[in-house]
Amino acid sequence: MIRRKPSQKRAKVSVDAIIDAGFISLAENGIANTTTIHIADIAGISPGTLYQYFANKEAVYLAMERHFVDDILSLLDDVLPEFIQMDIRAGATFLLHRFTEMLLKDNGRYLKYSRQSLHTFDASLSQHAHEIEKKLQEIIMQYVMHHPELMRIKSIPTFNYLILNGSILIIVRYLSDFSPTISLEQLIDGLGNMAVRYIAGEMQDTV
Amino acid sequence: MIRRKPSQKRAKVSVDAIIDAGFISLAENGIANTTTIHIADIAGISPGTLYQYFANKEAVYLAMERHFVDDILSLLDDVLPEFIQMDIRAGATFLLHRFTEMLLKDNGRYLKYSRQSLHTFDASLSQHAHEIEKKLQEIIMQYVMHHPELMRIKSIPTFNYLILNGSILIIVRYLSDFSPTISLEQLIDGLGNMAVRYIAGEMQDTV
Amino acid sequence: MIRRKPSQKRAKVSVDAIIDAGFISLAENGIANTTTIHIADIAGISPGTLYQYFANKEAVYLAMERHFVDDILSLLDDVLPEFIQMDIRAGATFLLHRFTEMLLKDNGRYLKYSRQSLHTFDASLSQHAHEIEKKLQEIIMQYVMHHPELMRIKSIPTFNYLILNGSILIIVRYLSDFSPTISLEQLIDGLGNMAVRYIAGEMQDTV
Amino acid sequence: MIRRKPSQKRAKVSVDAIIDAGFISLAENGIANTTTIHIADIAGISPGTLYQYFANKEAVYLAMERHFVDDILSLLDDVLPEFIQMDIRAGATFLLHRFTEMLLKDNGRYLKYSRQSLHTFDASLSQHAHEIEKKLQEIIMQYVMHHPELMRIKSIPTFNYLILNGSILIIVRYLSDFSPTISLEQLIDGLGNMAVRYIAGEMQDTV
DNA sequence: TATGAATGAGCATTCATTCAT
DNA sequence: CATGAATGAATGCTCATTCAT
Repeated sequence: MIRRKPSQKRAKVSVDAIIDAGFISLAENGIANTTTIHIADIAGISPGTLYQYFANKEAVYLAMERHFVDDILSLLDDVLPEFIQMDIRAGATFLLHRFTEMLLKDNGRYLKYSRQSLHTFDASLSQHAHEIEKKLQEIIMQYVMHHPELMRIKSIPTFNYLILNGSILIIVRYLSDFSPTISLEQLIDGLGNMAVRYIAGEMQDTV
Repeated sequence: MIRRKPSQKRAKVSVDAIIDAGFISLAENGIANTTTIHIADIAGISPGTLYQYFANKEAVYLAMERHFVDDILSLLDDVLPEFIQMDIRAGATFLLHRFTEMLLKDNGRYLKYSRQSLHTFDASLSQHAHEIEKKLQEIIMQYVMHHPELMRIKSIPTFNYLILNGSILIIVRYLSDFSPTISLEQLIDGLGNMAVRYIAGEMQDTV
Repeated sequence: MIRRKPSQKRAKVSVDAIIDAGFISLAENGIANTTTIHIADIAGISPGTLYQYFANKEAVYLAMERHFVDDILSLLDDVLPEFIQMDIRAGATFLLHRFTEMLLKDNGRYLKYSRQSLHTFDASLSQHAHEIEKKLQEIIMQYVMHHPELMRIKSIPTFNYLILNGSILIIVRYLSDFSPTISLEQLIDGLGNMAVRYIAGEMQDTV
Repeated sequence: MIRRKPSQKRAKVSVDAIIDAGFISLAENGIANTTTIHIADIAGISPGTLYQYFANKEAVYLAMERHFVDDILSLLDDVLPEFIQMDIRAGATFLLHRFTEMLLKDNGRYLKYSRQSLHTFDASLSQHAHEIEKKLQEIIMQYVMHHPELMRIKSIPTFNYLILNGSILIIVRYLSDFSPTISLEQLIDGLGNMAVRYIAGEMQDTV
């Protein structure tokens, strides 16, 4: 995908600058008005140079996705040790806050990126999403190992699917909402509640 | 939006054929490759004819959104009387099944449409989304009036936001998933559970 | 050019309505926005009907030119008897006023038509202009025969070319001027003066 | 108007080539058949390139008008010193010849351009025309200052309007005439006569 | 390596013209 | 005869991509 291996510092700088420019353009102009010339402009290079680092526009989008995914994976690795020590409500709140922060940083670059649903343009883009899912499952597994009572939950995969996907989707939806009817704290509280209640419920049945 | 009032049968047919073709093209080619020529082709008309019924491409998208929204609103109206009589778990399961059916009909036309998140391209498109939200709130309100014990829920708005948005988003996400880790029944069951548990929890606190 | 001979009253009505509509559309929308559909609309017929009377758009323009030219020729025939009796200044003033009137009638239909320079679209259109020239020469000849002293003018053709074309062009130019620096009366006076002086000068030399 | 500043030699060449091509296409095909693709073809570039230098077709026309106006203004500046020294007839003849030459150069490019009356399509185009009018008035004023006896002319504005507009319009008309009834020399002579006679007349009255 | 001018296929849209009704 | 829906070639314009410098 990346045409030229960043063998030199300058090249590395350019590749990053282009990816950065991609996010900026997407946030400022939307996907429909994001052109390679625009990206190159923001990156401070010429369109010709862009094509020395990326085979085509698609490749830039893929690199952006890669960047986004890597950033999420790093976040999850970072929070893991702390998260594992927390109880469910505190952990959920903690995770959701960190995730929200990440979506809002750099003028909401990632939030806007998420809303553009880039994967609708190329199915291959969404393959990366599975990596995040895997990592989340890992984290849950580690969490469960630190909180063995959770092993009594009937269906951990279902829990994962519901709570994790649900939380992520709702947060993105919420932050994109022009006039949300509840506050962010209410939302995060609610999601925490939901996790706690769900787990409690699922375990009662298995006592 | 619609340029020529369908004064003749043929015209009405064309308008519908164009909207249909729009959904088909979106599903098959994605939004990036959906051109007016393509839509006209699928509709079996010439590009010129398309413009006799719609002022521009945007107007076709708006008509599609309108169609989609109207279909959802009809579904909700249809479902309301039956739904109101059910208990929470049954009601949730019932609604989710009906919603899933709608997303999958016509080769998943609406599912693919939902994933394209057309509203990210033009905010005006998402105005219609509010209509659905309103209708859902109405339904919840009617449900609560038939099940007065639910009035003890602490925060109905939060419940709405979490459960309704969450369920819709998760279902769309699930149906778009190439290799989901759980079955649809598990998912719907889980969502039902979640609603039940959440409500139970929120009410315990207020006893 | 005209496809169907107006064998019936209704047909005649339609042909005239179309020509009329052509002038109206040209005046209101300019040539760039004058479409056959527009003309048909104004004429109160369908585009299909327009093509029963005219082979194509071009033919409508030709008929309009014909109409315009005929109207000018009629005007000239009308004014001839009166004009011939007048002295030069009075005659010039008289003619220019009648010509101005004609350009301004029907909301300046002919003025706007003249400004559109239709002949730039098709050279054949300007052939008609020669008919007017011829008629003008005839009138001048008749005038000269009633005012034999004018035979002493050195070059009647040059006089014709200068005074007649000049007056026509200047009047059209003047009436199209958004902010003319002189009044119409000053202009017509000036043109009268010019004719008188020119003739006086040309005759002095030949005494 | 011009999108890309000609930062390189090649660019400057292209801008000029496009303007040139515009005149050529207008002369050869008329305004109705002058398309951006056609202009680009004549200029030896692709349509895409045309749009790197001009924002749209309109901008090309504006640049052409600018070019035309600048050329006329240069001509007038060039001619001024010599013109001022001449008597009226010689000056008129001199100016008319120079103007005729300009209209006929480059295969009558400007003549054909003038006939197309581009300004009828967009009033903004004719703003430039006022520049020429102003310059002409300046010249007349300078001329009058060198020939103080002309101050006795009753109405210099009327004179300007008649003689200047008239001469320009008649010359353009004449040169566009397929079968003129007099020769160019006769015409220019006549216009000279007319100016001389008119002035003489206007001054007699004010002695 | 970087540049940026040039490319040209492709898109949204228009409109003169036709023809089934 | 009249209709007006349908046509489709043509237009102005964009933008991902290339390549001479």
